[in-house]
Amino acid sequence: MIAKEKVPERALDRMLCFSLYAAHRATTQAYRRTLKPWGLTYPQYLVLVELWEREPRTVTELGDDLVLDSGTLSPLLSRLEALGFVARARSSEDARVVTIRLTDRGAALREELAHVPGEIARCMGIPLDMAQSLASEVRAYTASVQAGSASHV
Amino acid sequence: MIAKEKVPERALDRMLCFSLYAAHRATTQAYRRTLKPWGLTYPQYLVLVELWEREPRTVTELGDDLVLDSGTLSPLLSRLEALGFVARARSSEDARVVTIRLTDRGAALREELAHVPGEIARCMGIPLDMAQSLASEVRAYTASVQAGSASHV
DNA sequence: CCACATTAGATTGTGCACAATTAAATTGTG
DNA sequence: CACAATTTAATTGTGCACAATCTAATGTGG
Repeated sequence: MIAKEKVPERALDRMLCFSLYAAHRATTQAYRRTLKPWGLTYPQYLVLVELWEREPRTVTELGDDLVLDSGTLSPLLSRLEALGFVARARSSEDARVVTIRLTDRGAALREELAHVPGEIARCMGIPLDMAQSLASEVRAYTASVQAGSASHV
Repeated sequence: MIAKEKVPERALDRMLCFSLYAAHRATTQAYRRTLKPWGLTYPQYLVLVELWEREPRTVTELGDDLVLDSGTLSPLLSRLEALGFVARARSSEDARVVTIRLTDRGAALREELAHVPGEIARCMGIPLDMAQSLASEVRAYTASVQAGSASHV
């Protein structure tokens, strides 16, 4: 499955950035097919994962966790609202803040979509511990890039 | 820089998909800032990398290499054309085929952008061999996902 | 209390991704 | 040769990403 390789011949294959780019898109493909019956996209699914974990959340909190700004989240949340999975409400303490909650339908999705992680894992075709260690390496890389990008602005 | 981690607390951090998603976007950020003076985006830069490697290329060839379809490439190439970096021409042998060539300006960019890989590597803040081995692992993962996705359609 | 800066979210505009459709050219087959 | 199937790009439509801008609400110093 995961095997050692020699030095790649193609320029793109020598670029870590392209490996990540291609890996992300291949993964999104797997989610696309799995989530299609619910009319959900991969980023929408991630928002639901966040809300299943803890609720309610503000737009800013979701943005911090997913590293997305309101320009992405606002329309995404309004689509989730149109699908009937979340509800938006202005906070009563601070009218600037918008609170996101799951609807009953959205909460029920947690059980309905419980098979998704397993389905995706099967698509990946690699053992769980290997996926976790790769995730850990990639996460460390991301932290390094974010620090490196920030340092020489 | 790249360190061992314990089991993550956040749901998202336990998901390889999100690690890849975040890594890709962090990397794109680094390219965005580096390429900004030339008005280039990251996918546009990848197309130029391909053309610097071998020229001319057809739209289909570029699509095969970058795993992008004409819906993405057609407008992207027309923007590169508008920037004066590539030229499009219908093939004389087969009028369905569109041939992409670098303009003189586009070819000159190869030298002008020669610093980019180093700049990005500096942003990443990890040694070259580590980047290469991570790229290799990620590439193997992608191949596995693509196979896994294809198998149970 | 009143400018003034700050914050939260929405909006606008550009550029990918990608599914689905279309149009034109080519190929294969009878 | 005729004509259906295939191939190549382009186009259309939806949904992210993200920079930049805007509006409304809050906070703060004077």
